[in-house]
Amino acid sequence: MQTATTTRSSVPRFPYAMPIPSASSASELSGVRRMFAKDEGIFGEGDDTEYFYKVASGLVRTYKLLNDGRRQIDAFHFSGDVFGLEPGGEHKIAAEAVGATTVIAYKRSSLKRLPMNDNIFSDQVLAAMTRRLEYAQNHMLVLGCKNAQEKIATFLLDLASRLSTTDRFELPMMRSDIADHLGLTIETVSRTIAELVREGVICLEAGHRNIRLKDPAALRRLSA
Amino acid sequence: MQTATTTRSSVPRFPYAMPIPSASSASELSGVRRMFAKDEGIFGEGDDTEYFYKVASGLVRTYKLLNDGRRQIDAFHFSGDVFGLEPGGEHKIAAEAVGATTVIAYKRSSLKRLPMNDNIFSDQVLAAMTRRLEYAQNHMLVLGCKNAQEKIATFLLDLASRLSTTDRFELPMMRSDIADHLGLTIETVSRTIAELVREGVICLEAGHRNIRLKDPAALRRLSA
DNA sequence: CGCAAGATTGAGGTCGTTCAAATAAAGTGG
DNA sequence: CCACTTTATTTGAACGACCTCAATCTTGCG
Repeated sequence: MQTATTTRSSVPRFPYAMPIPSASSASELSGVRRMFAKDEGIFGEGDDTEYFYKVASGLVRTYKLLNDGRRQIDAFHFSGDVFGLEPGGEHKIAAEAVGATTVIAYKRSSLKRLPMNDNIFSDQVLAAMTRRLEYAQNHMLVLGCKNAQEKIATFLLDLASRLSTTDRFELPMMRSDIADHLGLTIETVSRTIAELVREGVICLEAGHRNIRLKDPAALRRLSA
Repeated sequence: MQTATTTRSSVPRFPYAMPIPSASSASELSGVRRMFAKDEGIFGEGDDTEYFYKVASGLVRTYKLLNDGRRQIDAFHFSGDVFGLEPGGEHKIAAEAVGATTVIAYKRSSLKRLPMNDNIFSDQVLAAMTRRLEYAQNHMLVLGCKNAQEKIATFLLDLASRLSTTDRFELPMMRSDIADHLGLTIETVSRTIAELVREGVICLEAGHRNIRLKDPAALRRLSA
């Protein structure tokens, strides 16, 4: 594993965005649009859970930090994903925009007021939580059992499916985000990607962010 | 990480316990008591999610396997814990009794029939799922960021709090379970515990399962 | 164009794994 | 209750995957 002095991560900079002026009582259910710049904090560990969010555009990372700055990104949230819905009064996890991002903020209290049978919305929320748990369980398998190559292969396949491209896409986050998500260092991420390129499984084209899955079947095999 | 040929884990043996004869329609909500022997499977990956469970006594582990047999135990479930409640039609995770264990099996369908405002029970279930997610998020931090000593220290503290003992308790699972939970090998678990003993932070007394936390504060410091 | 941030590459070190063997504990059957 | 077997745990020595540190290269942007 790694110490705080490693290249592994950089402690992000807050100040968060300003609180929402005040959602009009009529729009509690519809939510309020908010925009965030690259690396801007959406909420931090310990912030109160007044709002939860849905990604409208862009990408969000949620993460936890150790005292010495080591960071674990538990998930990336793409367009349509719900995040920040937690039971306690405080967020146990922090959220930041990976790039320029728009989210819809919903008042958490609005959930309770929903007639429970009118569950178009609450179902969506429950499903989102459920997906989170499933993802988390799967990711524990990745973190606990897989080696660097398997981790990267798994990650690339997951990205491809989430971006619904069969073979060509742009990595929406930098190496350090990938590293902190997979429990690796940026150097290992870089080297492992290079290795996959050398093995002819993927291509890097035009910058270091554009990936082409040359042989998805092989990648699937490598993902264990 | 490790390969399938390692000491890391043993693929558990199924056959599961027999299906419940048929819950009387009157007792759908109250659940049916079932007993399992050590290492007996409660449900497997792919089994249908007709029932979910609450631990009445004993200990349950839920886990995922890779094709080659590597195992990740995502959680241990103690008395009172709810497990096996998943949204899809199939379990994405398997469950086994760690030692002799009694559980209460509830029909999943019974949840839907509950008047949603009568949420004494459904709240409990939601709270259980929530706790699972929080635990998972925390555990990803452990798996992705912490070194062996920090992992073991974290684990021992968690166990102590779950068993609600301040300082003395019996490990209810074997080394390989701990290893597969923390993403380590049994040798590393053993060595790291030995190291903590040498440092005077904990004691092993009478067998290899009885732990005494000699210096909980130090342990907390070591857990990062 | 020139700078700053991100990504790659190289050399060396370390922590945890691997393989192997010894020890301890827990059953088992007489 | 004791020899005997089996299973769990510990311990040692050597290896290897990934990390660390440092330098170089690439890319995007003012």
